[in-house]
Amino acid sequence: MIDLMARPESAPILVVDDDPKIVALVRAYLERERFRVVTAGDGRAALRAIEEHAPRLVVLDLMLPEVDGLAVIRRTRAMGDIPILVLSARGSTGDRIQGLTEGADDYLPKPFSPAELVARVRTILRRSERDALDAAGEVRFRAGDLEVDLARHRVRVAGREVVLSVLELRLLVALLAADGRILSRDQLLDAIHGVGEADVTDRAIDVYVKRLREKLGDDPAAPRFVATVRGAGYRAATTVERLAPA
Amino acid sequence: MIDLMARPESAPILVVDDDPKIVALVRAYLERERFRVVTAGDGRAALRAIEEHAPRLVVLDLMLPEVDGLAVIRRTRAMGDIPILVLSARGSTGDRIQGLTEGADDYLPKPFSPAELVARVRTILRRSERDALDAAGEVRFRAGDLEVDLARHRVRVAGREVVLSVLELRLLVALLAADGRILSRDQLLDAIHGVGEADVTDRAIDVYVKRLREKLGDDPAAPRFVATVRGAGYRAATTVERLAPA
DNA sequence: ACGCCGCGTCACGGACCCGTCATGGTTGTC
DNA sequence: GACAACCATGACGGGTCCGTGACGCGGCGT
Repeated sequence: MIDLMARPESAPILVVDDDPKIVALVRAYLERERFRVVTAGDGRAALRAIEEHAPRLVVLDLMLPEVDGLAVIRRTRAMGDIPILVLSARGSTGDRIQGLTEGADDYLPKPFSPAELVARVRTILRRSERDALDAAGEVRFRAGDLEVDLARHRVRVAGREVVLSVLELRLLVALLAADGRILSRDQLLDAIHGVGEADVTDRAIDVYVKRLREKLGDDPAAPRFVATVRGAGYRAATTVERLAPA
Repeated sequence: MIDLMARPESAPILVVDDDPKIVALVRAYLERERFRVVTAGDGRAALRAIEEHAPRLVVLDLMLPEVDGLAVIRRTRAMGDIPILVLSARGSTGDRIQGLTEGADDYLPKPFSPAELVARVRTILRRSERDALDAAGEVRFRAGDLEVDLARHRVRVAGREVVLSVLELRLLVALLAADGRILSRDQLLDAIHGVGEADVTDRAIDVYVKRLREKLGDDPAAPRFVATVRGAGYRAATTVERLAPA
């Protein structure tokens, strides 16, 4: 699904644990599922990583040196809508309660299975991204003479109304929300169909882009809206302006 | 009974929880979205705050000292149409059932993510404000050469009087009130029959729409009033103007 | 009691959309 | 300049979704 909150599909998942084995393990599981992953070994590094990478999800061990896990939760929350999955050594319910009331999104006791971890991650991402869409239903964009109103499913180019299919609109919004950042075909597939929901060749994106450009009256050679980045993906060609709710 | 019109956009959201951390958390989330927020730490304070501030929404933890959460719900209900969002520690379904049957508008189990909370708040506010309008009955719209007066059950197209059935009129008003936003078939069913009252296939909406378009003289292929959004629902085709009560 | 009007279901036909493939052009590299 | 990789495009088949007509049911008024 589409995430409008300046937290594009390209954002990585941040894994925080002081045990390098755990970190490596989790990283392996997630990367096998084609998620990007960044890591931190203590709370201080975690906070730095959060600011630097703006992750789409934080997987966090509550037991941390330097800066306490709860502090990381609070700081993360303060930064925005980044969801948090708390890990914790054996089912110490104390941790669980504390973590959850402090604002974590979910809790996973160690030891956990790869499948479990990935399932939780998927669930959280889906939920948070659906909610982001819901909350941001009123979001509108302008990019050059292109105007997009997601809630109204309305797109205009130079004042002229253009009718897009649902997928075409999602593609467009994903690109605009990324604000010029490059999105890979896989990321766009996630954005369009939902995380991990796509049973589709990534070449399908090419076709979506073609149809979208067609309807917008865009020329691949001199793109006004959707620019191709050879070997990488696509991005918005013009600067994007986020408009206030109607 | 609180006068609906005396509860403008500027009215605050009241957050009630005995845990100061939760209160602070929720306040932070909501204020980041530019909502005004007032808070109360127990039921007694909550009741006072409701009378004093006439909030547009109450976010309420059911577990409260002094005065029980359910009591707060009842008193709030007695005061007027203030919507209530119930929070509750872990998915204790008991609370949920109790809260909802007692008259809460929605329920959010802890832990919740910021996006989730904000999404619910937005949804509830949208819904309640639409309902308030509806209840007042003093609703008139203009959309192109279409005029609708709900209170008088009167619809005119280009000056010519059109007779709609009750359901057709509700459908039309729902679409106009949404002001171009897409409404799913389920949402339209709720709007037409009342929330959860519909024991009906959502395809019935198609038929209502067909009959409505027929009477309005609308063409699905080039809609002037009711536009189809494939895979999503329906929406008002033209910009809608809300007229002052006659 | 009868007929009428409004409501809801169903099934059918068509339009639209989506995803794949093959082809040809473009870009970048060696 | 040749080659490989990558991308744009057109065509096509399958599938989904929507519009429509027909029918049945039930309430209401005559």
